Amino acid sequence: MSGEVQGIDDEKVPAIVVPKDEYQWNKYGQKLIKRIGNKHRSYFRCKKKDCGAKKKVEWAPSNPSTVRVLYEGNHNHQCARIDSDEVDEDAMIQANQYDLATQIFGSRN
DNA sequence: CGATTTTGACCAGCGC
DNA sequence: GCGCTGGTCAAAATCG
Repeated sequence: MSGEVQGIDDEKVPAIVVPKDEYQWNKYGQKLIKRIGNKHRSYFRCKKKDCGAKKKVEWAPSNPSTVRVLYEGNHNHQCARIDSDEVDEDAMIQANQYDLATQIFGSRN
């Protein structure tokens, strides 16, 4: 997990703020998407082998300060619910918002 | 040591 | 036909 602080300085949001959810993901790629304002999209995959669930994190095209999380596929294992100490209430709430945005934005622009 | 993360390159599909 | 983008994989490096 790289002890690298993902740019948590003031509020410049240099890197994408990945919210914590009930599942664990491993980043397998990062690409710069020009469609969202020359920002970079983060690709996450479920850590489980039997799990084909995938997650993509990108900035909202209209909300450069908001992160949109797209969930693809479904999990074959139970939710690896992280300890409450690991999950931030804010992150969880945000994750929920992202999920909602995903459905709304699901129709693309 | 094991685990995880990061970057680059390659490929494919599509548009004009 | 060419260019461009998006998506995934591999390897390497680093952390606890």
